[in-house]
Amino acid sequence: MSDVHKTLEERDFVEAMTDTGLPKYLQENKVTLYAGFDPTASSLHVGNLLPIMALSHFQKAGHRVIMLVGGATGMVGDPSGRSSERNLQTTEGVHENVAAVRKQLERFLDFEGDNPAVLRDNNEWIGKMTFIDWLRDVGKFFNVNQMLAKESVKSRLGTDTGISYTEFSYMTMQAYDFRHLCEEENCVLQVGGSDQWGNITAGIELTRKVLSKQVFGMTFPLITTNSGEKFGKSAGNAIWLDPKQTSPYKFYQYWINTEDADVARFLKYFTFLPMEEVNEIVKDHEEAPHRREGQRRLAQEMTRIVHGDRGLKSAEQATKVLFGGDIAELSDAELTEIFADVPSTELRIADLEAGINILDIFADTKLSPSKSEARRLVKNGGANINNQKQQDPDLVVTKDLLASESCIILRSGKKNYHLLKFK
RNA sequence: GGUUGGGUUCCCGAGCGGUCAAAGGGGGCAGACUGUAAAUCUGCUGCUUCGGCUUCGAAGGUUCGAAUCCUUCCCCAACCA
Repeated sequence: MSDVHKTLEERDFVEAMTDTGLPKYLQENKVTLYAGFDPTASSLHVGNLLPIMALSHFQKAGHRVIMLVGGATGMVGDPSGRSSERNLQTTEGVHENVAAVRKQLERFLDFEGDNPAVLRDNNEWIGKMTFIDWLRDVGKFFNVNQMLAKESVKSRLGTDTGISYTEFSYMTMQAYDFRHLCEEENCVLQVGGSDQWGNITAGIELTRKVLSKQVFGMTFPLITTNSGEKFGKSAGNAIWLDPKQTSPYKFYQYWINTEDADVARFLKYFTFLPMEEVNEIVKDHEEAPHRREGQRRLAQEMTRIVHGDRGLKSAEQATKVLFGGDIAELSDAELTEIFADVPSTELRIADLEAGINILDIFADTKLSPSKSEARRLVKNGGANINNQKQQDPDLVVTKDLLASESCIILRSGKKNYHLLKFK
């Protein structure tokens, strides 16, 4: 049994523990632990990676890991870390999300071998309980005064929106999960983001009261970026783990754009590179930050972990072309492949033969919100066709500008591409 | 309920009868520089068939002409009861 606490500690995973005896306990016992993932969307996002990586470290250290999908809790909505009430998801929506999230989770841990991970759905046990069961078997152990004191509730009490009875009850469900897993799976540790502290401690108390067993909790820090940008968002859009929602290229780019000050931390969080190697990369990076070796390694490792070697390869190829500039010699097939996740529009070849004004093209493809904006863009030298700057607002685009058999590549600014296909 | 001050383009905020699509700042977009960074500098920042068109809380009115004046209404802030 290797010392997982030491591993997590040196990688800065540990924000808080419910008991100072936990590290020792982990060293001396093979424990079963769990982390929950609520199906709030059809895909996990990069923010979910921290607990996933932590679970992986636990598994590598020899502990037994349970991933819990919140098929039941997802129906209710966790108020933790939110300033306003969630909209309820539809039942079908939750079902779909559960299936999608399950599939994704399976990628990250080893479900075979002699220490397989376990994937459970709390709907298995909560779903079949009746309301009266719930009030009698679970509700009775909760003191409302204590519930009101939890941060997730307290922070909402003074607001206009308040908190619904539904979300207020969320913690009881999560607490029951812990109790249930303790009983059925001998699970003695729950881990999660720091916003889960209240829910985790609720579970520990419930387990103590009902099963008279001491169980533990550990939380991970809330990930922030050095500049205060919200982690896991790029221009307001979440970075999903589903390649259909965030392409490997975009995923790779997200990490490539990591700030210098965040490189070391993220390497520790999100890669399995041994600490010596991380330290070496960081040292090299600090000596020559302009080479951005740290970001490159981070992006490589992350993309490989989430999208596999094939995803990494396509991301790197696209990066090379999109930032290298030369697209003159590429074929239709190559262009389509490289610009796969770039927005594209299909137009009729007849329109191209007749000629289309450059402003119309930029406005129609939404690269510019209006023709006026398109005109400004062109005048400012921010409009490119096939990576060639075009500054004439009266330019008529014809077949002469085809980059390959049927494609024209538009670009506004440095990195906003749009692929035009003519049929 | 009363008094006063307000509601301006994405945000803050000037304008107080024509020269106003509306100062200035922020944000955003683009260009230069650079490391696909930060900082900095520069330009742009309602729409347009480039003739014009729509915008200054809402609706009416005065005027050749209104964001600017009048009336009513709706909101917001402060103070008073």
